[in-house]
Amino acid sequence: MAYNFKEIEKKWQEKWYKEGTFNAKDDYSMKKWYGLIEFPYPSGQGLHVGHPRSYTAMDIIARKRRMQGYNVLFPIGFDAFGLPAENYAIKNHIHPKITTEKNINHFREQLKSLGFSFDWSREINTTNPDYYKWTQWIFIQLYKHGLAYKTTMPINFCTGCKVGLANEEVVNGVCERCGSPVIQKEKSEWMLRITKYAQRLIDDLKDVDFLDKIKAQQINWIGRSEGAEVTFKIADSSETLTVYTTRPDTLFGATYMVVAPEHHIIDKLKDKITNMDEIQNYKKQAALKSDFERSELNKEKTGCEIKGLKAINPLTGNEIPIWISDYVLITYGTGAIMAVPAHDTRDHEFAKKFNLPIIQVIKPNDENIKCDIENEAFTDVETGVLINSGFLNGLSVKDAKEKVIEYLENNHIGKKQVNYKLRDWVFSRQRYWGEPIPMVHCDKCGWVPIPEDELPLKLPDIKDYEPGENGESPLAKHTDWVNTTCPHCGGPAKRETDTMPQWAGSSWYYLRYMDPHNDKALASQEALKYWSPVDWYNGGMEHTTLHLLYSRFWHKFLYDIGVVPTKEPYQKRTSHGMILGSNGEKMSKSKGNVVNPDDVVDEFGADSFRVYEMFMGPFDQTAPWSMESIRGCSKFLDRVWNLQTLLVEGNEYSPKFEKMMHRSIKKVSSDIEDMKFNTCVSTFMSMVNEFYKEKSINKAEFGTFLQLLNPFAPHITEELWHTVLGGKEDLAYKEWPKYDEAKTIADEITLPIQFNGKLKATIQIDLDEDETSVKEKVHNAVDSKLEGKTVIKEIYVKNKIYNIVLK
RNA sequence: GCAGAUGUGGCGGAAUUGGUAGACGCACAGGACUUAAAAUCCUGCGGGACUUAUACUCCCGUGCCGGUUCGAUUCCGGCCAUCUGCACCA
Repeated sequence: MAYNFKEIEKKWQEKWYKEGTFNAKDDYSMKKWYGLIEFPYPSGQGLHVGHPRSYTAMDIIARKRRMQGYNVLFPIGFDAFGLPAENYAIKNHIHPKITTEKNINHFREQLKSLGFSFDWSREINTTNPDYYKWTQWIFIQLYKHGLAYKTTMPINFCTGCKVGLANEEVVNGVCERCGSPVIQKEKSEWMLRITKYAQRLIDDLKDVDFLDKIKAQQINWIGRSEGAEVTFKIADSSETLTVYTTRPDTLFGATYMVVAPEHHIIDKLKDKITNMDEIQNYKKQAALKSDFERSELNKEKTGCEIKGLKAINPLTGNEIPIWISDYVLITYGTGAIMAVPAHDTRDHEFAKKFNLPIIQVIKPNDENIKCDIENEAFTDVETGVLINSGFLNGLSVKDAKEKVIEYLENNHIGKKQVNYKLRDWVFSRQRYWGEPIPMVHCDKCGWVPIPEDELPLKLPDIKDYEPGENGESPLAKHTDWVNTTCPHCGGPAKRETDTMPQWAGSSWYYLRYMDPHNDKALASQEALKYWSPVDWYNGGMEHTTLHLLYSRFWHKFLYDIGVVPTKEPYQKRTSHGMILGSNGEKMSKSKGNVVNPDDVVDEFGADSFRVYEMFMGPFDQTAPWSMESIRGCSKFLDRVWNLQTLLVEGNEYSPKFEKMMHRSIKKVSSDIEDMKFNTCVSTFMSMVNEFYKEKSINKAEFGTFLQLLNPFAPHITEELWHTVLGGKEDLAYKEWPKYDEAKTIADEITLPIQFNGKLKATIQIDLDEDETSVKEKVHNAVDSKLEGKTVIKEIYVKNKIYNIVLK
């Protein structure tokens, strides 16, 4: 008999969300647990089957924590600013506010239909002025502390969205959102000085419990390197050229220099340069290429010598040529390098192509190590010894680095320097559907933040959402909004028309959940102290270098100015694997392999859906969707429902199930903590199989079973608990079952007997049975097979295995 | 190129302080129930050899090659393949 999931699930959902069963308590004397999922962007397509994988996982942990007596905060909200709503508005002339609201309503219904134990009383929405008031407030604080600044710089510009992008948003040279090519464009942009926090963003990872791969990716992205800055004089000129190098030890081998095509030295010394036409031509060609094309063409190096200029190697005093080439990036280091072709692969390639001198300054300390400078750069720093290097000769690479830096510093021609790949965060978007940047430009006073008591600066209602011709914000056309007075001097001034990127609202949302209706502060100090930090945050790997880094940065800033009580926002971070289509490819409309969660819930119910998403495979790995497999989970829940037909009296575990019950509690309890949800589900299935095999289950066994299953399948278990077992309290708040370690251990063991490590037989022995007795049993069992063979030795690992070594 | 991950039946996967490989589920096959089908329940299910057949027994088997060990999916060395992220970062 199948149970009526439609009726049962609806009944419980209505009760839960009406009564606020899962809402966090205001009792700050309780021990707390704060679980967080990445709030969704409410797209027009509705919920993706990928969302519930993460949500179900955290819901299971949240539900378990409630049963363990924690005051649980498990909130939900919507990250609703962003391009799709705006692009939809451009196409269909419907205000993004309207589509966003509609989409949120749809999402809310979908999320509720899955029975997540969210605290809906704390729902937030980043597009709500009551919310973005505080996003703007944080921006103003950043500005006041010198961490927000406006600058003109070449930015990644998406030719499709007509908008500047952060490096993080450019994927393979195309826009992460729309896939259009990205080009370099000079633009005046608001920037956030995330680089100031680079070192702390690395260092503080040691205090948090993030998956190693997440830490590795963040560290890699920040890209710290240690080296030195060295200043080269330019011959017959007062100008100098400063380079950054991680290999100052190879300075004697620097035989030429290379600067980026955009380097200012070219303009400064243009009078001395004799081949300016050629240089201009090269510059022009480099500018036409996007970063992507520049790196795609990395097989063949291009370049052009700057004739008329020579640099002087500060250690050898030799004059060396200066080249420009686009393999040197203006955005990293100083935009100029010293080239040591003998010991750098790229320099070697370049030197070979343009026939530049190669001087070896390091040789391997072991003759067996291959080193052929003419054909390949020697880059092994571990085994290198300095040669041809004056006062550095004979030193190891490590010692030579130290000594040369000391020399540079003493002679004021260089210094130790740490560099990061991390760039400052481009924070402006020339779009409509985002938080207005609360700044005013006055010809007299420059940039002035609007007074905090005027926040929120509301996004004006407009009808034409298209960006302007030059990629200007649509807001720029609305002069009555743009024109204002300067908060500082009262004179005429203009508002900033750029808006914030989508990452703004999501950089601090976890704080707002702690106190979502506060109109005096982003959250009260009491709430922040009690709920911080987020105990467990699960989300996608794709957000590791974007959202996760940005929000850590904002949090650290807020910590520095005394707004939040912890250094880090998230104590623990895990990630889930993607759900693929049944053909093993990423789900997409064009491939026709998209599964709509509504259809699944309609056909199988929320509990089956949840159980299947947890059963489909290891939580952190990708897994293909299978409609056949979900049927198996649905069948399992039918069998759970029909356990009531096997119900017998008994308020304690019966002897035949006692061991299984204790073991299952132990396994499920620890597997949930390890996010091994798939093996939890197979444990449940095995338990049910046992009950059917014995055709019996008593009240104690059924109660425990339902409780273990409740976080996974909350509706059916709550229903059975109340209607069949007559439970009074909600299962959701009943104390999590305990197990007795002693009762998980078998008193009888099936002992495998091996010959040379290969299984030959098994025997039954008692736990901790005397070895001589075991040996006797073993020989009774296998002596017939030992005839004609020589026993060399016998190994007995207590209670584990008996191996006989034969010749 | 660099970093990380993964590789086990027809399929999703399980098993690690080294100790019975394939739990659990799907698919498939057979049986029970049914007028019949669906649903449900029961049984079987890595490959091969021996055997009329069953049982028994034996051999092979966790990407490939080698090592350590009484014993390796698990540890070590070397490859191969796939996926993800980064990519001329000086």
